[in-house]
Amino acid sequence: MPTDVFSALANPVRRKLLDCLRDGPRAVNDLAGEFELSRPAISEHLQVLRLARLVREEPRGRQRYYHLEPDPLAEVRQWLHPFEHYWRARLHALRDVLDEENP
Amino acid sequence: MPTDVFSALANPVRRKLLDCLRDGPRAVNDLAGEFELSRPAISEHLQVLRLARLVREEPRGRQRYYHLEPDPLAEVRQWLHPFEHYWRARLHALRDVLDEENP
DNA sequence: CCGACGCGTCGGGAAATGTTGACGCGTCGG
DNA sequence: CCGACGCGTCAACATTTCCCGACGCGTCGG
Repeated sequence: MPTDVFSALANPVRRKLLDCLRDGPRAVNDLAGEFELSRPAISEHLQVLRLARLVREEPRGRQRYYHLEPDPLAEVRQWLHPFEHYWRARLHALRDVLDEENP
Repeated sequence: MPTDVFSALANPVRRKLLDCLRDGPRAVNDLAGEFELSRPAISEHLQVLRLARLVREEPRGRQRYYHLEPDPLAEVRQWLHPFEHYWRARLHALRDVLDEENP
């Protein structure tokens, strides 16, 4: 069972789950309606997201509402940051070329 | 064999490989020296990165130098972007609390 | 109090992933 | 020309991931 953020994001179902939760907390059956998957499958994907601390669960009667908890995404952002310098340099190079061609 | 960027980044070895390539192109044996893994293992990790278009290979005599190709990381950045709004809101809330406590 | 509902978890099976040793191919040095 | 080197790829195996049906537990409605 993966517990780190990068592995949690490796699965498209889990990414879509996080997308769904951007608009506010939702219950499991509700979320499962968005996929062609069984409810246990969704439950286990949510458990992976919970272990990665990307979601939090709030029991409400017999339902459990899952909330987005985006803080751990900062780790991805931090890892990504040193690479931004590179494609920024590329964009500058591209701009210079364009400036040359269309002064 | 995973071919998308998110799956490519799910493995810590592959992330470290990309980190190593930030300082310039390097050959396979050179890269393998950074890990406690056999050279074939590194070769196949590099193949995953190649399929995700995160690296490019340049044959140089009997060695192959791998270059960083950070463009596909933009997809991760784009996916991440809508979530930044959330932790920005959190930071603002935190700032407001701090302002209240230390006016 | 009892059946229906919402959900987590477990057992198991299929598929993907990670790793290694062995092999083959092209390249360099003597 | 020939052995050593650097590398990719393959077969094989262990491990992990993914998915489902079945079960059990707590909660709600009548």
